[in-house]
Amino acid sequence: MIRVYNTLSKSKEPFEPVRPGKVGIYLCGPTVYKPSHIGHMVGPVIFDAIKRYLTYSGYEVTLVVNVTDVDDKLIAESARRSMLMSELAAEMTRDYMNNLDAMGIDTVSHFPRATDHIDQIIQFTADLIQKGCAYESDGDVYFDVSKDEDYGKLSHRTLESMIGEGGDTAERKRSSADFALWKSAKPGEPSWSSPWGPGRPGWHIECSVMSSRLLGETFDIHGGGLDLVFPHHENEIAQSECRFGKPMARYWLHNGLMQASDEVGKVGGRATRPAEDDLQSQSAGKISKSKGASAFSEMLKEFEPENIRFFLLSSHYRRPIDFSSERIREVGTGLESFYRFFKRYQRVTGRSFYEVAAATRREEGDFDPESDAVLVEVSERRKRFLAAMDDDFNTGGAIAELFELMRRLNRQIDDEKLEEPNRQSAERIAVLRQGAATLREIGLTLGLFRNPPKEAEARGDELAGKLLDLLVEIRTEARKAKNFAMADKIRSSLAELGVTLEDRPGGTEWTIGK
RNA sequence: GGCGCCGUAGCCAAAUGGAUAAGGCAGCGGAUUGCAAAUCCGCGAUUUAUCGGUUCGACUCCGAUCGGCGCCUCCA
Repeated sequence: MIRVYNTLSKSKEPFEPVRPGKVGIYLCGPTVYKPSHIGHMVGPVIFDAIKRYLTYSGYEVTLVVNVTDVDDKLIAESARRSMLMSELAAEMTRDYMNNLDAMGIDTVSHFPRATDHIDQIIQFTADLIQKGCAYESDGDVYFDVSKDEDYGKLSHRTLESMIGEGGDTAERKRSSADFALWKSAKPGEPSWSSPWGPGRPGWHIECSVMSSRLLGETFDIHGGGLDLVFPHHENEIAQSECRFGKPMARYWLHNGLMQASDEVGKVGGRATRPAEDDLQSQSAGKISKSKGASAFSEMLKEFEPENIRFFLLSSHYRRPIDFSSERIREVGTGLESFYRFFKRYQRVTGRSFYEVAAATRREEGDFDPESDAVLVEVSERRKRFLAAMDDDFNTGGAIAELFELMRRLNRQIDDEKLEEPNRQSAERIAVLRQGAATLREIGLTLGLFRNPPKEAEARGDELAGKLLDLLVEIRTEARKAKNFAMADKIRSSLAELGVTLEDRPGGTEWTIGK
C-alpha cells in the first residue's frame, strides 16, 4: 500500500488512483523566459523517480510536464533582448529539455505548451464566464473568487486574508483577490484574438486546460514546488472545479524548495544578488531566477548528472534542500563506493553490473532466500527499501537500504574470498548475482545505476594506456623481487600524475582521475 | 502583520506514539596489505533546540520560549 502526503488534507493518505491500474500525474513545469537552474530540476527528478516507482509497482503512468511559454515575464525578457517572444520561448525550452535530457529524465509522456492551446484556453475562459465564475472587464477576464465557496482550501487560507492591494489592475477587478484568466494586449505585445479583443492567457489557466485535456477532469496527482501552492495551484483548482464541478486532482504533492547557502558566485548561488543589506545576505534563501541563480547547464560542467540526482534524492522531497557544491561532492563520495562495487562485481563475475538482468516489476523481483544468510539479508533490505518508498516516496530512507545492501555484498565477497580466482564456486557467485540483481532492480526505481559512469578522465590515449601497463608490469616484478622501494616510487610518482594503483588478488589495476 | 514549515551526533539526513534513534560524509581503532588503496569489522546522540504538559510509553501529540526559513508579489 502506497501512501502519499496530500497538501489538501495536510496528511498522508492511501494512494488509490481514479481509474484502477492507471495513474495520471501533472507536474508544473517552467515558465521559459530564462535558463533553468538547479531548482527547476528538483520536481522533475523526484517525479521521474515517482513515475518509475509507480510503474514498477504495476501502474500505467502518464506524466505531464507543462511548458508555460506566454507570460508577462516572457514579454519583458524578449523585449529586453529585442527578440520575438516565441524565439525566446523556443530557446529556453530547448535549454530546459537539454537539462532534463542530461539528467536522464526520459519518463515524461507529454510536454504541452500554453501557446499550442490558445483556442482551448479561450473556450475554457468563455465557459467560466457562462457559468458565472468569471467576468469580462475592459478587455480582461477575471475569475470571481467569491463564486468559489472553498477558495483557499489548498493553501488553507481564508478569502479575507487574501484581500490585498490587487496590483495595478485593481480598478478593473470586483475584488482584489480575483485573478486574470485573460489579459488584454497593450500595443506591441504578442496577442491572439478573442471574444474580448486581442490578448493573451493569464498565468494559471493553461494548466487547467492542458491537464484536463491530457489527463481528464479529475486526475490523480498534481505536483509542483511548494511555492506554487498559492496562488498558482489554488487558482487552478478554482478554475477547474468551477468549470467541471468535480475535484481537479486527488493528491497534491509539493516538493520543498532549494535553498542557496553556497558562497556568492558559485553554481546555484545568488550570483547577482544586490550588494545592499549585507547582514541578510549571509543567510540562506530560496534560489530563484530573480535572485540570479546560475544556469543549470553550468552546473552540469561541474557535476555528473547521477551525482546531482543522488543528491536530490538523498533527502525527503518535501524537505527544503540547502544547496552547496560541497554537499553534492559529499554524496558523490558515497555514490563512488557503488561504482567501485560495480567494478568489483565485474572482476568477480566477469559480467558487467549494468547487464545484470533486473526485475522491472515488483512481483518479479520477489525471490525465496531459502536459508542462505546473504540472501535473507538481501531480501530483507529490498523489503525495507520498498517500505520506505511506499511511505510517501521516502527516497532518503530508501537510499540507506541501498548502502546496506551493497555493504552486505561486499562482505560476502570478502568473507568468501570471491575475488581470488581459485576460490570461486558457481553457487556462491549465483548468490552474489542475485544480490546484484536486487541492488540494480531497486536502484533503477530511483533512476539510479542505469548506465556506467563516465570514467573520471578519458582513459588517455592508447599509448598512455600501454605505457601504464608497462609500468605496472615492471612494478609487479619489482614487488616479486621485494624491491619495494622501486615499487613504491612507481606508485607514488604515478599518483602525482593522477594515476591510482590498487593491488588486488587478481593483479594491479590502474585508474586515471581523482 | 496574517498563514505555514523546520530545528535529530562535527556536517548531511531517516524514523512522526511503542522494544538497542537508519544511512551517508568526516574522524578514530582493528582485520586485510610488503606498505598502501579499496573492502570488511568495531567506536560516536544516556538522547532528538529549550522549558513545561498529555500518556503506561513521545523525536513523534499539546502549550510556551529561542533560533532558521517559506508563502501572502514573479518563482520549480
